[in-house]
Amino acid sequence: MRPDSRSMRENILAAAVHLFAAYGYHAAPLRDIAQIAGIQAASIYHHYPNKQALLVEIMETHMRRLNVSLEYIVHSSQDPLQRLNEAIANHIRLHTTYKDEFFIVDTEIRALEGENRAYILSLRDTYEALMQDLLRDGMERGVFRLCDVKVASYAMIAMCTEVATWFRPEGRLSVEQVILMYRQLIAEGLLLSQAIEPQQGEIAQQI
Amino acid sequence: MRPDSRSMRENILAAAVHLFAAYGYHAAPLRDIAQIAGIQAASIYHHYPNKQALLVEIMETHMRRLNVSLEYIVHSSQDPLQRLNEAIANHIRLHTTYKDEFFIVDTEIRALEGENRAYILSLRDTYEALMQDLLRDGMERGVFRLCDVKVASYAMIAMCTEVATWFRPEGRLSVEQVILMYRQLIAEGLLLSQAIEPQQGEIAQQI
DNA sequence: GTCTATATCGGGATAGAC
DNA sequence: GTCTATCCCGATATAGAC
Repeated sequence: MRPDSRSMRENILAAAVHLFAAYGYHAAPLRDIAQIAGIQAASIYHHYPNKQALLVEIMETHMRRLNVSLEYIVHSSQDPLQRLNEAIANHIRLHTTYKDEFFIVDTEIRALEGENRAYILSLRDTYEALMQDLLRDGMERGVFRLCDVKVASYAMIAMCTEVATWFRPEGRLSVEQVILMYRQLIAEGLLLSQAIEPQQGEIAQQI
Repeated sequence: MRPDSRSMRENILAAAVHLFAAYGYHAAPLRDIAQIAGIQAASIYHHYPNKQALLVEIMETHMRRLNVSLEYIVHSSQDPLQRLNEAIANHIRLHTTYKDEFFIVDTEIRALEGENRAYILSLRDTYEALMQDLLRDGMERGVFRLCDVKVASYAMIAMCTEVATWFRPEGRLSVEQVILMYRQLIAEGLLLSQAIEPQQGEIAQQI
């Protein structure tokens, strides 16, 4: 999408995304955002009431995007492992596609003023709850190991989110390769199964 | 440690840690830091050359702490799994003990000016390299599954680091409980292995 | 819808007394 | 080593013309 094929409102938001991600919300001057969008700082106020509104719109849009996609995945499959794999892929795809946007979501919660913070946090809570339902269901159906659902969801979300901080589209690995690696790490862990194999003796004894 | 049992220099740094973590580096006024430390803003300049120096000292101190402790662990054990477990425990213990400090390290890299950024990033690179050596060694010795060392280290570090954002000392789980959970997640993953599925009794023991 | 001009404020940093 | 007073700048936001 070329700059002039978007509305000025979208241009401004895109510039804000770029600068908030690069310098942080407080360190990104409205003048610089305006410059990238090709207008004067004062003109921003025709499209947005204030700087904070830019931040809220970025966060809201992308947290909703995340929630909608995860809801779809949960509804479109019944198999716990398939759901998990789709959830991982979806999380990583969105976080690499909207790298800057999710980096802002991840690092600028503190910059949200008043009610905005509670609102965005509620969207994040919704996402975590969906993921926790997915994990709990898989445990109850004997597909996942029994473990603390909250902790497992935090760990999984954290590692997948962080991909956005190091992933480069021109880099050594494609998004799909990264997804496969994370699926395996999350499902099977680091340990070579042989290393757990000594336990098979115990199994044989039990059986 | 009571405030008046520390030097003013330490008081100022502690106040900076508190406010940088709560509001972010740019949003934390030097005047507020001074107020918590019990002096006037101008007096800070007797102890530190500028605001940036506070940030650099916080980050440097704690990245060095992390590196020194991981180096010790790597040297004090030869067993890959034991090394991994110690590294996980060390990372989580430091990140929960110095919660605010590591939260700052994790979110304010962008606020570092000039050479400071490269310097702190080099300390972080050292830590990642140590962790990657640990993982690579474990793979070569057939204890860990063969997988991308960099990706595995990023994933592991990210999930352990993020504990600092949700952990509460008065919360439901103790640090040592969290460490056990993360060790298991990292080593074995979420999936209940079919091979060890019959071990219902043993799984119940682990919880 | 965008501009120029400007109000207003808060922040980091400095000067110099004590 | 800490204070008061102040400089100076950059930032958000507003007013009003075009």
